[in-house]
Amino acid sequence: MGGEEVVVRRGGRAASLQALVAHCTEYGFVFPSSEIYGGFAGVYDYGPMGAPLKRNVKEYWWRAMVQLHANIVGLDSAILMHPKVWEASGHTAHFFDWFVENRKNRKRYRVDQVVEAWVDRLRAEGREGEARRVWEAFEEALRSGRSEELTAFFRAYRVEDPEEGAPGDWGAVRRLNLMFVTWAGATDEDRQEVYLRPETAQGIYVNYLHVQRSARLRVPFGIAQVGKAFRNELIFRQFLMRMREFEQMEMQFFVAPEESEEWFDRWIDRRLRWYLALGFDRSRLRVQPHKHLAHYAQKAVDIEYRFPMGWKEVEGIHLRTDYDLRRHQEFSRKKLTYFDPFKQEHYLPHIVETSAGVDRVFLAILSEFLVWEQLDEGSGGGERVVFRCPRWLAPVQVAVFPLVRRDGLPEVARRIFDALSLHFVCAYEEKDSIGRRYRRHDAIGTPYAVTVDYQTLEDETVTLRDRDTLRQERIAIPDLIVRLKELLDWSELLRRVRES
RNA sequence: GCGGGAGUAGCUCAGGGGUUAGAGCGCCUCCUUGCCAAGGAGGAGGUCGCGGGUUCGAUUCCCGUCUCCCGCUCCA
Repeated sequence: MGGEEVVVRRGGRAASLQALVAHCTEYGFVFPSSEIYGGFAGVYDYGPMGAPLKRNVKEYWWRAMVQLHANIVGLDSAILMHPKVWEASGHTAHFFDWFVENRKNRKRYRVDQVVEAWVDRLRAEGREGEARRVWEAFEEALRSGRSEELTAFFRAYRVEDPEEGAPGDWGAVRRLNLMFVTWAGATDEDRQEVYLRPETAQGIYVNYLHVQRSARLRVPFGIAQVGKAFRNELIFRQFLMRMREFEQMEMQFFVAPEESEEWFDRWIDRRLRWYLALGFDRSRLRVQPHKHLAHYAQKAVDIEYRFPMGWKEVEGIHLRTDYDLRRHQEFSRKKLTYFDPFKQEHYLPHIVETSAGVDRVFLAILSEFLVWEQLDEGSGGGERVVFRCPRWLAPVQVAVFPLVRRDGLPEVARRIFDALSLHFVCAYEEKDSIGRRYRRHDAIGTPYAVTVDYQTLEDETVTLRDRDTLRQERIAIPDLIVRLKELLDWSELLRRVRES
């Protein structure tokens, strides 16, 4: 990538986005979807290394949320839901954009932006009355929900193109729906439009009383869910950052209204700690308040990570108030209030939402921990690619190698593989030189390598190599499992998440 | 969506209107090899993104299309 600055991180050169994408394909982390047919924008497949890494990211999240909190429980709700859900949530009304094209310069704009720009300009010129009339007419057209009305407005009012400063030659106003639509019902008569969920949250809201009653929970409590969501975005850029099909890790925390702000702040801290516990550098994480609040939110922040292409959101934390429950209560005409046994009153809990993108976290982990490191002479010199993946999340945890491929070493190594693979995700390799095998596993992030050498035949010990330090310790075969369990145990990671 | 760049082997890329399209790395087989991408021999792998056009002949030129990258834009 021309002119990109070289970022040094963790004793090595950080990957550019391009290098990162290449590494992902080469080592089987991520492939573009349907590539033999020319690819399918905004969709990616996770390969032999990516699939386990992604699973481990979700596993870590689940443990940090559900396992670590007595008052947070899990849920796995369906992707398809009753269409009314999306009316109640506001998605049917808000989750689309109106676009208009100026045929003169072939530029496409979002209608609200064009009109806003023009009204601002009228105001700046002191034409307040005109500005107000335009805005009112626009709002009326918008309320109609019909593209014909909006098209007529653009033409009748000779709306100015913000870039040309002159009325545009406006084409028909078109609606771009950001939700995926499909049909339920096998015959034409039974057909009913249904949506692929654009967020997983609604599955939690509509189930919240079932969950609360069956798990006998009291406010404050949380419901956690990991699952796919779908959005028909306009453009896809930056690899895994914006996808048509993506996965979310969402936790909805139900609290008493007067405690909502306090919990909102508390969850920002906790969620930030989740990243820091993995070893993310604090300087590449930040909490950004939202400039524009969504229709449901009273307060909102993003946790952003500094990717090779700049600061990008990995997780959103929102104070959604009782908006969603109130709407569902209204649309379903079912009572959704919670009875608080301490206060002896019924109310709609307020909700603090933490919503992280699995794919974005995955990309952040690769960005943060994949480096090209210069080795000193003692380690053979030259450069190595090393994915300093947090060891609990590594796609392969232990690699087992015979030093050479003869003299009975492979047999011993294979026996060790058999024993270890009952406990850990292991790889066994005997081809190529030992150095090459180490490097191959450095590149996919395998934290530990066990090597069987000639001394093993004499005293039943092997070497245990650490990916990051390159150091080897001599260890008796019977002690291997205990030692590795100690090293790979999740409790250390989870303790870091919990500690304040 | 606009502007710019690019699609050639698994990866990174070179090439170029005219026989069998190349390199490095990787991959496979054999030999060699006592700890950090060693060496030798042999081998597999490409309808040059896809469709159409121009031409005696197109991977090369033209048009369209898809995908990727950069900038803008967009982003519940």
